[in-house]
Amino acid sequence: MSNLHVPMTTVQRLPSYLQALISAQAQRMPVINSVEIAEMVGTNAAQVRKDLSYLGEYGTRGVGYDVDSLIAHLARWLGIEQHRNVAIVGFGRLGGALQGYGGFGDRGFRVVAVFDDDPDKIGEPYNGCTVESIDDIEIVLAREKVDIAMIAVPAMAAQSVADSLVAAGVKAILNFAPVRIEVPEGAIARQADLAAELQILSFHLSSLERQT
Amino acid sequence: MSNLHVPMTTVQRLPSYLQALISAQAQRMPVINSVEIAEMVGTNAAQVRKDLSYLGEYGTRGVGYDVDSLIAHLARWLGIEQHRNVAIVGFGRLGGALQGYGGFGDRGFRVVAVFDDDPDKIGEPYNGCTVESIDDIEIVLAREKVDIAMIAVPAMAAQSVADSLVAAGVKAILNFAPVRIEVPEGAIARQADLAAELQILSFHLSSLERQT
DNA sequence: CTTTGTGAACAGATTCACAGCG
DNA sequence: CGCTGTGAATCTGTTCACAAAG
Repeated sequence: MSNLHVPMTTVQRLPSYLQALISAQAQRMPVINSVEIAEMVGTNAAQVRKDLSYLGEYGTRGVGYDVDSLIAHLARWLGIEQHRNVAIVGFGRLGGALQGYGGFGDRGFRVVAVFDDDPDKIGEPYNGCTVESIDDIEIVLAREKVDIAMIAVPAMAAQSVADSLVAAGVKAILNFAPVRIEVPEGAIARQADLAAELQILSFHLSSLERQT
Repeated sequence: MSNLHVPMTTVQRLPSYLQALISAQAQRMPVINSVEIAEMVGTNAAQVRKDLSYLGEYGTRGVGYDVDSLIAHLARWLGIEQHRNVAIVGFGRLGGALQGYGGFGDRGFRVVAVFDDDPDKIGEPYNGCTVESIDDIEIVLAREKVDIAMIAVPAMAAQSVADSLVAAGVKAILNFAPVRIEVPEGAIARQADLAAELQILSFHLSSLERQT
């Protein structure tokens, strides 16, 4: 019963459900049930059913979920029925890797613009898109109809880049710099701090070491 | 009151507290209080105090927290008093970027080994470490005293790489491949699926678009 | 007879509000 | 007094268990 309130925790699990369904589709399964989905993503069936029920009634009682149709519904909820255009700001090691990373294309995203402030890099064509000057950000973002940006610049520059992006109308930002960036109401930013992920793992290692 | 049970949600916030404290230290603040920390990381003071209280009584009532000593305590809980050695499996675009990424060194980690299965890459020295054959994983991990590994191989290969890592004694894995990997009891794996992060942002964009 | 969808029970995390301590 | 540390209250998310539906 699509009561216009999907919990954040549910949203975070939707991509994994979509992955599971695509894998089921690849195995030519026409129908899948909540137990099978749960196994594939490492949860329990009740969680899967509750999560999906926030989006609507997409299953058939006694049968399960039609794989193709559930994929379509999830893709629609995730806003990737059509590809979304993403931009990368910062063409250093990480930005370059993100640009070259093949894993976005078949997950609903297309990298259409890359920015840097280093004159040596600007104008260089890589993998079908040219590195643009960060000064042209407003024009290029509008021209390329970018709706998501990834920030891969040093921590010091991240907030000011975020401000430019928001000013240029970008409403969603994935920030790889290890600082919290502020965005105004109406825009969303997510933090992707790789070193923090390692620290969390390290905490668990320490726990293991401690209990000996 | 260090009652041997730190909630997962708290653990996930510890890296951001540490970052905030380091930034306070850089500004020569000798003492900081929960309100200031909360502002820096974007939470509220009660949350900060509760989180820190799971680790111990590190503050002084009426005063706040001594920056240097709290940094030391957090670093200890996060297991990064001494650097931890990490390995990267998969020297493609992403693996290469992780290897070259400068952001790990001052967060407590040292990349000491890189593996790939492509004979053309093996033996090449990059940035002070040589690409090793994935067949030598057990020997090299032991020699380099690796305790955390990052998986940056194609989805298909991720689980088998994880199995080798665990067999070689690695207890913590950060997996960048877009599949859930299984590790036995006693080891920990975290998922770092970049496309999933974009999908979560895209969901929010769709919500915004929907309510118009 | 099977599996969904969902209220109700439960568990866990956040926030409140104040006692306790420097 | 000021700020921490923490029980108690609240809120949010998860799990249970079953009625509803094919």
